[in-house]
Amino acid sequence: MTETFEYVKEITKMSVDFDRWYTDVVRKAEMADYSGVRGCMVIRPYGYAMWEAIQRAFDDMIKSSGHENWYFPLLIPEELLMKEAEHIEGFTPEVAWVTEAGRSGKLDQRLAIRPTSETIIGSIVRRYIQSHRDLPQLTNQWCNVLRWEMRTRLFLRTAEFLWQEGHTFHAFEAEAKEEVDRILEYYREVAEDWLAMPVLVGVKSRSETFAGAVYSKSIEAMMRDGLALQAGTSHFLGQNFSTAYEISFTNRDNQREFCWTTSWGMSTRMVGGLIMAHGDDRGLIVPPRIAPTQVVVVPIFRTDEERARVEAFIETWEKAVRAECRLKVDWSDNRPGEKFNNWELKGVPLRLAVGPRDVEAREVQLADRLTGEKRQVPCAGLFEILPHELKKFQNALYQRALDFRAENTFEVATLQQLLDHFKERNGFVWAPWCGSEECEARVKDESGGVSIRNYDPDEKPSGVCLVCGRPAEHRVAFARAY
RNA sequence: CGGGCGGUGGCUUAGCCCGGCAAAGCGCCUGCUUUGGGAGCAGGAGAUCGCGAGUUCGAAUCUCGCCCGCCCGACCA
Repeated sequence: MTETFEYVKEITKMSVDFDRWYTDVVRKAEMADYSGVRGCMVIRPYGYAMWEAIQRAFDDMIKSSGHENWYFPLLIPEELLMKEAEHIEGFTPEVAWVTEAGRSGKLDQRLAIRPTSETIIGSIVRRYIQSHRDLPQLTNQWCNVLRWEMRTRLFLRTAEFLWQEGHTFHAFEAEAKEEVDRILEYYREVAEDWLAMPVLVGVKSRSETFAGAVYSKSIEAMMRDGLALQAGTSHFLGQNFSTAYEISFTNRDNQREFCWTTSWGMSTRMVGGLIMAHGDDRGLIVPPRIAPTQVVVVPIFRTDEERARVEAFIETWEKAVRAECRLKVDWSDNRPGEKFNNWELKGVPLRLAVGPRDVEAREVQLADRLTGEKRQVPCAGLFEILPHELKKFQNALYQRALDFRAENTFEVATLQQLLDHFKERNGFVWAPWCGSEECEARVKDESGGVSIRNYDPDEKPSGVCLVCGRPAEHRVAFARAY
């Protein structure tokens, strides 16, 4: 891996310009592209396949806990959107409106293109809730949403993006809060166990809370430039929406009560996260559990006769391996070296090179995308070796990300120390905080954008606030964020 | 949404200042030769110069408007 520079063409090196590296990788690895409409991207098959893998993982989790998928309308009447004051105040700046349509022209009431669906889902699901026996309602939908973003970036912040939004309705406050935590745990699992991307799990500060929520929780991952990425959020909405939208039920004592509701979302941004959490100067490194292709085979031959021998040899173990992992044999006309570079750019975890020498020895050359190591392995055990290697790869990738985060995590006691730190480098910086929005805002102002990512609400620190010196309420993680 | 920069075959760019036949490398197609880390030779195709107006005998080049992208700020998953 020392000859990195030589191998890679057309990708800006990470160390030279991380943002350009990211855009280069997304486009050269054929994950996504621009569309010509500002903020709207084309997700290409290789990128979409990763999103599908993420979808499958999370969908299985929520189905196992009783959630059901619905589909709700894209267009939301203005009147409906306007009912929850804080919510609409938070979202208005980025809502796009349909104001005319068809032959009839201008609409009597303009329609919002959903930026999120609390309002319409609440107004519809309320119909199906009369008694405490109808609760909880555990709804989810996979859909697209639109938010008129000022500054966009493929996967990380696009105007239109794909996500799931879960919306649940409960009879009891405690139950709704448990739901928020259950989903947050699912997000952690998706991030850590599937994407090999370690995350901080915690509560958002007031200023970063979802518009209309009582509190929000998030998972926050560290990218390889040391910036934080909020990769999933779960909100406790209290009775804010149920009172605004009159979502109520009759309890056991025959009294009318408002529901306790939650909402939670995870988007195609997750795909951007996996790119930035694992990539290197040669391109992507895709976690095996998400990888559309886990093992790529590059056949090597000179003559037609050699080609036939190599092909016959591959066929002797191909089927058994396919039953265990996602395998692709690259029979394209390119030369081997070109294939090596191409599949490394695409981040395929394992590569098998198979040439006449290997046929003779009944073995293959196994190369590891993460370490760059190559070694010969016998073909006989491939169907066992490869799944094992993929598991090892998944763990090693996670461990590497964990180590990277540890190397880039710091602790400070004062605002000055924090400012000094961020003048030099990025990363996560833990510090005690009194809980006031003033102190939080001051850090943000003086540092030029460093914000509180989240914190563990149960941890009680002993020190004093890094800004004001009053007793600290929480130990919080500061970072620059995407 | 403000400030700065950019858009020329599929990709990366030169040409623009100083208006006069649209160029190079890579990629692509055909053939031969090659194949264990992006090969070589020969031939070939491919461009409304982001879009629209204006100035001019003549615009990739000058002027204005718009669109898209990048960077810096403010705003946000």
